[in-house]
Amino acid sequence: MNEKSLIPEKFLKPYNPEGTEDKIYKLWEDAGYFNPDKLPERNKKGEPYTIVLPPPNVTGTLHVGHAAMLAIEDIMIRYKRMQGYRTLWVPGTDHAAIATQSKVEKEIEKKEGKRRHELGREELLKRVNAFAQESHDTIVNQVRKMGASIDWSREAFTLDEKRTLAVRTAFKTMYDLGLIYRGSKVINWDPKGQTTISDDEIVYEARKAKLYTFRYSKDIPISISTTRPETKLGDTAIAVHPDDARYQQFIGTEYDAVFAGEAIHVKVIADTAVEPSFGTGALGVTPAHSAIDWDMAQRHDLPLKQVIDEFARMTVGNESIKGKKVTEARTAVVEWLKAQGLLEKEEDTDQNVATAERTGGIIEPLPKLQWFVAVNKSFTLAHSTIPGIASGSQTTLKDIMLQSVSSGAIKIIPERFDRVYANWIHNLRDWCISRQIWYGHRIPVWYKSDQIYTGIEAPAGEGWTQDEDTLDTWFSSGLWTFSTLGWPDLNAPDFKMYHPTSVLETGYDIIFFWVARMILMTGCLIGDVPFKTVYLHGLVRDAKGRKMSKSLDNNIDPLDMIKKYGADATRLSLIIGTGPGNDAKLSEDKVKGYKNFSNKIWNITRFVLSAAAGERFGSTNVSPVVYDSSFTGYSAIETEHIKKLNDLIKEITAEMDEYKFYLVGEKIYHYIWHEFADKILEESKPILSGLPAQASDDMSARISRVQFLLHVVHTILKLAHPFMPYVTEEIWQEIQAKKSQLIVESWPI
RNA sequence: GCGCGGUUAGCUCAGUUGGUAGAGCAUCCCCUUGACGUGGGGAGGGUCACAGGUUCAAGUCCUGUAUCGCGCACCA
Repeated sequence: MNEKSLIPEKFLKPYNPEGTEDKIYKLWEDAGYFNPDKLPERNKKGEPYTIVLPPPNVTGTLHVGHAAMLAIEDIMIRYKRMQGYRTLWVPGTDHAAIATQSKVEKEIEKKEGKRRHELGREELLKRVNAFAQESHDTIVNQVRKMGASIDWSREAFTLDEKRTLAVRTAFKTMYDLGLIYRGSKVINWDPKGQTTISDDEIVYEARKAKLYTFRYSKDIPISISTTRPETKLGDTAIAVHPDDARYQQFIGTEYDAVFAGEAIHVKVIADTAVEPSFGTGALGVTPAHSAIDWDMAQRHDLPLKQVIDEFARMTVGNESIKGKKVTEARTAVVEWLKAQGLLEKEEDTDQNVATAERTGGIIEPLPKLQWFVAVNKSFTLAHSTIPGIASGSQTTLKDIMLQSVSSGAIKIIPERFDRVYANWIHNLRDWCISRQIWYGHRIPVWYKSDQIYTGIEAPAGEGWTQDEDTLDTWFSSGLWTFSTLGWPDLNAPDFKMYHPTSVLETGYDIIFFWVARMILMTGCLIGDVPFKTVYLHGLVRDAKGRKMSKSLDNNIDPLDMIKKYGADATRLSLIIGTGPGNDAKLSEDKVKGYKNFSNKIWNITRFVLSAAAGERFGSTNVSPVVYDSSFTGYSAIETEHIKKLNDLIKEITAEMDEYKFYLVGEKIYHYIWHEFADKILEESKPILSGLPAQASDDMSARISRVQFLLHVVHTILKLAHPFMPYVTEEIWQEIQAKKSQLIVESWPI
């Protein structure tokens, strides 16, 4: 290369992502191509193709899993955009109620030593909102850095004004259908977070525990076993299996005793839920502190007796028990049993302790008045396009959830998650949606003496007070595919054009939390499915296959990777070698490898441009060759190469349609490096320089070769663009003399 | 307890409807002063977890086993 080179100077140095990416992103944004309303005519006339971004929680920063999600969705969107679809990708963030509030609370407690009730609702919300705003800004910046071609003009937040209207409308509609109800039952109470949580927000931890076998008193002839003796102060029955010969004679008998300072009255009942082979085959029934026992109490009309409060402290018992934490009370009850000579056995056992996902608090089942979504209740679905559920027919939310997938209206990738999904629904119980926290959508219900009002706005008149509780964050994210598109206005242009969405791309770990809830909400409120395809990605783990975590200090920050190796390399490293539904391993070396690849494309371009500029034509003085897409004078071998490339295009187009991005990425890599660079460019050198092996003056052979190389470069830039948008666009801008943008070029066929 | 997934080269993983085992990285050897400090060529390395079965033919289909991981339920 010399100073008279005709090729752009930037190609004389290695590809520099840092100096390129922001500039290119701005180029796309200024052209407006992220917004479907500003796409070229070809796209505007095309079929809509919609993805809503799974809104990241405003709890801090994005991790490498988010980066993988963004890479996959951007590949889908860019591919479809190039194919001429009217593509819309909607960005947004999730307020993540408990997660966000508990994070801010922890910080305040650490820094100022204050608890939320000392601050009050208003002040706490002020702090949480400030934190959420900060997180939001960080997240938006990260999404942009990844190269996401997402429509910022349609950005949404699960707690903004429009989404609030959607949430209230949904609540009111479901309330009127009888699907949302207020009821008293045993729920999962998190004493640490001071709120209820749903069944899905529980994480079970395997621990060792003691199983105690004892009698309530010497006068009661039946022994029972439990790992939680302190709850036995609240027992109101002893349950045995109806066929258990050992206990037949006692069924129906009632006993009184004073147990650890508390007078109890128990009745012996027969219930098939009892497993005769466990322990003594007799079970102490504690309706107030066990969901299973509560169900049993309903069947046998047993009284409810609460002995533990919201702070997991005993409310009854002798002086060494009352007022104590449950763990201390447990020891005290065991001591008492020993002293009374009632303890018969003490064995080690494995136990799964229920803990709250967000706070780590040990769940205490408590009876409480809460709001629920009834999943088994029959109702009339006025309008339905879900196959198998007719408009105006009777159905249940469970049916809607099952039918949407089993009918094939929603396709889950990989398919095996169909069964996981169905299995979960079969076990589903009513969804507890009220939370005793402050950050979130306040329940749109108002009370005045014994009147209840549900609506979008507060009722007219004096003296109404709104329900203190907020909604489960998944209630609002369940509406995400349509609350972002203008619903509840059924005539909103976006709603009409883009719903149902095309693909939901998300992690398999939130299939229950989110995917199932979206299907429930959409079926119930719109009578349709929220999306046609669900693409589930796996977890991104470290090079050794471990989960990334703070304690292991093995987190890979996507922003670091982008800074060091570029967004394109980061994206490829998260795509290649990772199939849907499978966990992926990531190491810095992998990212580095793909940075080399970005540079390889850069250098290929440099080589081809120097050839086109005539710089490789030996001493012959020729004018530069300009790419002519209608050129036909290819040699036999060039025609053969083009045929092979066209075969590759067919192959990878089919694989793109099957969501096999990991395969396509690898094939593009392989073709560019090991076919085009290693074979074709090497083979071109003697032709271009007119070495003795070639007819030394065959200018037409040289020109045809340059045309051929330019053709391949144009094609591979298009193919690689969805995967590596920055470097491909940067090169495109040079070789096309800034006449067009690759982002809206046609996908080759 | 019910269910799902993995087990293929040193490592990470592909392997489409059954038809002679593949890629990247790593290792070793050689080459390379004009596209590429990130280059090229080549080599070694696999009883496809194990045992049966179906088939002309099995990494691929069937049955079972082992092992690792995951989900759900139970958890008195």
